[in-house]
Amino acid sequence: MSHWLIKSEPEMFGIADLARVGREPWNGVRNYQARNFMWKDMRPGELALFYHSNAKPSGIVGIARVGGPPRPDPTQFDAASEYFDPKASASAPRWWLVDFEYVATLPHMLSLAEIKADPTLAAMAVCQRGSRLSINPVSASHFARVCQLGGWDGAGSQAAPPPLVPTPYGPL
DNA sequence: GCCAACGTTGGC
DNA sequence: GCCAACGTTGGC
Repeated sequence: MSHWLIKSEPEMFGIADLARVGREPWNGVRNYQARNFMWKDMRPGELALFYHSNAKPSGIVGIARVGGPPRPDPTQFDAASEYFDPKASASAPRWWLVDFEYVATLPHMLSLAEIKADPTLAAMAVCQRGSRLSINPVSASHFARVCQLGGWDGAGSQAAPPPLVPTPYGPL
């Protein structure tokens, strides 16, 4: 099981929005490294830290779960979308997404300052200077420490991940 | 609003 | 393939 961190601006789509809708396609990611994490590395059932960027304060606010296998981001085909990509086609999608499901809101959000102040978390990519990647892998120990400091003890009670479902787009 | 860091684009 | 220019991210 891998662990992840996903960033979102709360004014665009925050943890409260995920809690309200329950499940959200993570569209609009237009960075190849972040895409590759969703396309090739994430597995349904894996957990992600939900990070608010450009927020007051920025920090980790909740937990989400990978809700299914990757699929082409439909917004790349939509000429009316701000995420439209004229170089993408249905036969050769360029951008992929997974859905994320709401799991929890941390009882205590971890501000960036708190993350940096914790010796065991200071190495996390999200608090390195100039870190812009919107999806990051997170070590199991960092994940557990964030949950501990955030006052969330539900990691052990998560259901086992569902079996992988083949997609029409080839091996994951 | 400022600016550092980073990724992408495009000329050559 | 190099690299300068440009656009974007995101903390402060």
